[in-house]
Amino acid sequence: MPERNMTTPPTMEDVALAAGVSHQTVSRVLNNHPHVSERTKKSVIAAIDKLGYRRNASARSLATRSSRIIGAVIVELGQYGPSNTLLGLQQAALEDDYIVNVVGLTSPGSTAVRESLDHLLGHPLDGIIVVAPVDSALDTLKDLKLPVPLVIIASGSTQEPNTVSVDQSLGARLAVRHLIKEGHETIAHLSGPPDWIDARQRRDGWARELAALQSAPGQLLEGDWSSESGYQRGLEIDVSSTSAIFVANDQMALGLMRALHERGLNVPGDISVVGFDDQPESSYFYPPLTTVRQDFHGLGRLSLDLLVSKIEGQEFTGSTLVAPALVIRDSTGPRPQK
Amino acid sequence: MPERNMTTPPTMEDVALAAGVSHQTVSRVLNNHPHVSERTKKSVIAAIDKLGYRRNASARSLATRSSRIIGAVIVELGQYGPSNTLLGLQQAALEDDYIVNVVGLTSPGSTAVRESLDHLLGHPLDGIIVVAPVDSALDTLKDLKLPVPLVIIASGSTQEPNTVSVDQSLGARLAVRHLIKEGHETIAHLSGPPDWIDARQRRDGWARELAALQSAPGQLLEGDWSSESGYQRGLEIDVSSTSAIFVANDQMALGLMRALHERGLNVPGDISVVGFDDQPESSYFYPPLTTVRQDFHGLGRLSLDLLVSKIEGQEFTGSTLVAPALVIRDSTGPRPQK
DNA sequence: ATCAAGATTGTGAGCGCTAACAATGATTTC
DNA sequence: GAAATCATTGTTAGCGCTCACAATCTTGAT
Repeated sequence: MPERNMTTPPTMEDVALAAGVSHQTVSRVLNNHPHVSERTKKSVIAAIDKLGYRRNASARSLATRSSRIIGAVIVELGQYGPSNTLLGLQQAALEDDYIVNVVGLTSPGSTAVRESLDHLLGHPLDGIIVVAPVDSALDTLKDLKLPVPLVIIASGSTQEPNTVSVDQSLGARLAVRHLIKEGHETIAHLSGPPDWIDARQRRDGWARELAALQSAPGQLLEGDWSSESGYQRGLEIDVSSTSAIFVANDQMALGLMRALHERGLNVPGDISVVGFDDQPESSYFYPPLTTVRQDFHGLGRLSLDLLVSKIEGQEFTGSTLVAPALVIRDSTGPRPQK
Repeated sequence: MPERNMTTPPTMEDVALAAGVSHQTVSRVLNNHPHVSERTKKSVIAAIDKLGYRRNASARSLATRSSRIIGAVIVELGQYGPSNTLLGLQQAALEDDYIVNVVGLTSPGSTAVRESLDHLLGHPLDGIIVVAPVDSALDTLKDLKLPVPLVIIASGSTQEPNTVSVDQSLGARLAVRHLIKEGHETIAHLSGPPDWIDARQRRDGWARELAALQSAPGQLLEGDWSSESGYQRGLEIDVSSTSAIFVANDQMALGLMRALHERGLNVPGDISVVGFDDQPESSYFYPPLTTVRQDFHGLGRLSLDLLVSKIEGQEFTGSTLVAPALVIRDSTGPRPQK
């Protein structure tokens, strides 16, 4: 006959009883405290195994005032970049023995961010990471008083405190520089929505690099990140004066290239295309896409490292700006001679 | 001068003091209990606002034995399908006032699953959802005694209890049926790794539908889900006897089509291709890909609904099998006349 | 043998909340 | 006007853990 009521999981007291020690000794074993004799440690562990005991995390968290849970608000969680940022963040968290509570947002607006923070804060958390890709979200966060440390993943090159980001502007400049080197003179840009910080950063990088290289700015088109919008712009774009296009992400580049094909244009024979992101599929586009690789995984890790250092009250040394890299494939080539 | 030590957040007692009531009355207000007068309710709320009070989730969870947190183990979190499953799951969770604790796995093996469950169980959880795409993971879960309800997302058409899935076999049959209808006679299949349950289900669906339609089975090739492997198989495949290929996912189909292009073959002029998944990019592939759409989002929601009904001890009525749908685009066409 | 120092264990309180019960006051009913 | 009823509030006891402290038991040096 069972010694205890089995409707509820065993407690530390049950283990103590089974091992013939006090609950505190069980706690010491579990927390690897010094000054516990081998003999009692063994018997405690045996009792734990026998009862299938696990510490009650809520009780622990109440007593220690720490849950080892961090919250993450991820915009566009279903997309390649965000999901891989989350993955990197989560893996780094596991290494530090934290676990990640995630809220995905489909709209990046201010209210949505505020609401998800509210949801998150209804649960035990040691810190929060928020992806703030648009201005309104970023502004919301700036004047928000949170009871736990916060790290922002903002896609800018600004060195704000508590913020990590990929250097979008640098990525754009790398892309433009490459095209110039290939002899292109008029380089168009298909940008993302201008309220997205990274869209602006890429556009500005494009414009600035052109200016720096004494090259006249090309056409500026605007999409909404989707392949569909890339396709539409691809149907519209005036190719008479343009020999290269820098596109703000790979998905739009895909749509754009399909439109160009349909117009009977050859990439890169007639027109060169550079993307941004480097999704795994991009190297199998037709043609394989020259693009700017963002290390989303690394960005996620970085955000977590920064957050953990804040939680644990340490100084964070290290850059909070991740450098992207140009990946040259077959969608770019020398400027065609007309 | 402050009335209380500000190093620690205000407690229910602090609010009670400020509102001139007992802590229990504060609790009543917070939990919407009946029999609280409007007057005191107002003053309590005022005190809450003034102090910026939030309930301590750990204490609450300890007292109620419920955290309203559910754990999710997601394999290949960085991919389109899994990340959208997570998104659906998470959104449904929010509606039921749960929050999702996620662990992403890059390898789907048995040990990895066991380890992540262990991590998860070190935290307060009301239930767990696990993606078990390979046999070893599924087997591990079957004989595992967990302290909380479990729902498995397994990619089979098996009607196991506590399991939700997309009907992979049906999807494959839809694809094959379409190709047959277009007049194709020898239909090859590029499958995923055979230890993945959905890879096998798709392969079996392909074989069975061919058999059902009295058609001879075509070549069977094997990839690893990656575009690269699709590309390689595309370079190798014998096209003399094959006019259509059913590919087990869109990424491989992308690689395959690029290889076919490089071999000077036209899709669908010379050869038809059907994919599986329907990623957003697929309709902008060159050519737009005919494929089988899986409702990952819906799958995630379903898994959560099932889990919540188990947590709350209700009967779950409703199917646990999600039907996929064929999306016809331009990569398939009538069998070419030789 | 004796005592201090260290190792090992136990005791009590408290983390902040909810649940059960008790107590009070207001209102109704005969 | 007394008893019964109901609405409203307070009191007490946990939930299962960790922390600070106290108690005991070893040692080895004197």
